[in-house]
Amino acid sequence: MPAEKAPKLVGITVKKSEDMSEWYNQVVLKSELADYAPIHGFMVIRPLGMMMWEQIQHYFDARIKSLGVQNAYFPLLIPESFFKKEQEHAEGFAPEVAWIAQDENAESEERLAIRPTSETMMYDMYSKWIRSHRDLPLKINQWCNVVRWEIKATKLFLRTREFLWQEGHCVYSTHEEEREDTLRFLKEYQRVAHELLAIPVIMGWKTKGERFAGANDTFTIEGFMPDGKALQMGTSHDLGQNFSRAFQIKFSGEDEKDHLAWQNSWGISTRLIGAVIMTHGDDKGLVIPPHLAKNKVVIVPIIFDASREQVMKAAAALEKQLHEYNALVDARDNYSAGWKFNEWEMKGIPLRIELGPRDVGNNQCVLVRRDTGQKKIVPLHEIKKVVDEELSAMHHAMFAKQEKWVKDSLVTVSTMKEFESALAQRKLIRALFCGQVDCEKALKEKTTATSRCIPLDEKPHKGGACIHCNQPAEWYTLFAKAY
RNA sequence: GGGGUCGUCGUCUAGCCUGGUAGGAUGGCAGCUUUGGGAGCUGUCGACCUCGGUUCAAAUCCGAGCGACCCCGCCA
Repeated sequence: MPAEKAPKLVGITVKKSEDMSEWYNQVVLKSELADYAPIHGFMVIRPLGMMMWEQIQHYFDARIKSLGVQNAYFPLLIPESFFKKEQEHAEGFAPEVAWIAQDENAESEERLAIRPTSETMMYDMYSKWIRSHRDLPLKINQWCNVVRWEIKATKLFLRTREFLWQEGHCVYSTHEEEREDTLRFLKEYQRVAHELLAIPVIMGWKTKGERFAGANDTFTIEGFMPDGKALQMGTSHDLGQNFSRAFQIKFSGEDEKDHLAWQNSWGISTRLIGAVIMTHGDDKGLVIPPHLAKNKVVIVPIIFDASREQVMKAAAALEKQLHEYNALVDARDNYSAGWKFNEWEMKGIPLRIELGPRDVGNNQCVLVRRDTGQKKIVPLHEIKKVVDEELSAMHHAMFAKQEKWVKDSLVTVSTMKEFESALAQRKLIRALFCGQVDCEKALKEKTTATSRCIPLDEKPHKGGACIHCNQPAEWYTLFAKAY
């Protein structure tokens, strides 16, 4: 094989635009975000992937605490009887619950499930804790793992049998308060997506057919991926009194009477990391959005024997100066500078600083942006200011690029023919829809598209007809193929 | 749940059809040397997914299992 044609085995060997599925797998594995665990459907999150999750945690945890939410921790196992208390919830989750096999020595006859979500365990406890309207609102969140026994299809970060998430579960004395917070937490999710992940998302509510099992309303942030598939990136559920009725979460009101409480629940998961990979990655690998990256800068010293000492000294000074960006110095002696460039690009570090003897002599360095590859010569005394500007510019450029992509992908259609043609072009489709479960099911069977949401900024459209069944339809609804 | 593709050093792969010493590249380690876009030399380490069957002999043929990937279905 001629040397110049030899595949670079260490890098990404397929183009994102040609085979996104294979590209995605390679990025996850080769950038060392995660690896397959020796159990089907399970993954190991490696340090770089965990760094991203921790960044999301740090950011979001501070936000919800400022909104009066406290963290707690509830058990991994849930008694079967708890599940059965809320019928819709039980039926909705039944197919994907993992049960613990009971041995002969089990103390109890009752089966135990590994939590697929913790409504039932948490609400059983809530029913004990809540007595008075003075106990409300109760706002509790937990960061944990859940298990949903997907039958077959799995994809690292996007669909695995176990994943990490946060689940917030709040209780209120009035529907108004509860509804207001349901939407507030949804907005916080949008904020995570926009500010941290640089991914534009559409806030909206789900049709009846796409609702969380046991909720009166489900709100979502939907992302639109580069392959034309939608990704649900977070949900916030208005549970009404469905669970408080099932679990008898009651409080004495100011009127001295008993009332059922109002509840919401909301969650985001490590799936967000999958969204970041797909949205921003390129043919060289991962691109970590600057606000999400912990190590925002890598310094690669260009080492020659004659100037080793001066260059390393300058690199150390730079590292110190860029401490708040957790700058790394790649001082490894066994790799060439070019090799390091490629590796850090694959791993998606937002900014790279090249520092060689020429630069040290001129009191400058070379700054390279991961998203554009643009190189810039920067005087050393200005580096901190320029790094700050470039990180900010990079974030905005990445967000704007995706925002344009979503905007350009959005197509409003009025006939099924247009619908199917837009779907074939992998567009995000906007159409009048009746919202009926049966109609949606039939539409899905015919086209494979699912309703994603009714955007919150849509206004009701009087006198419209459903694109599919022609029955009265008030709302423009978004459709796409989905992950 | 249905259909398909595939499991060989850490990674990519040759060998399988036609059974007979598992070869290469990349990588790891040691040393020298080099570092501004995946450098070079020398030495060295490292693999047939598991179980069973056929056979004098199995990476190769047969069966089962396990696992990965792709398409469809299912799925907050």
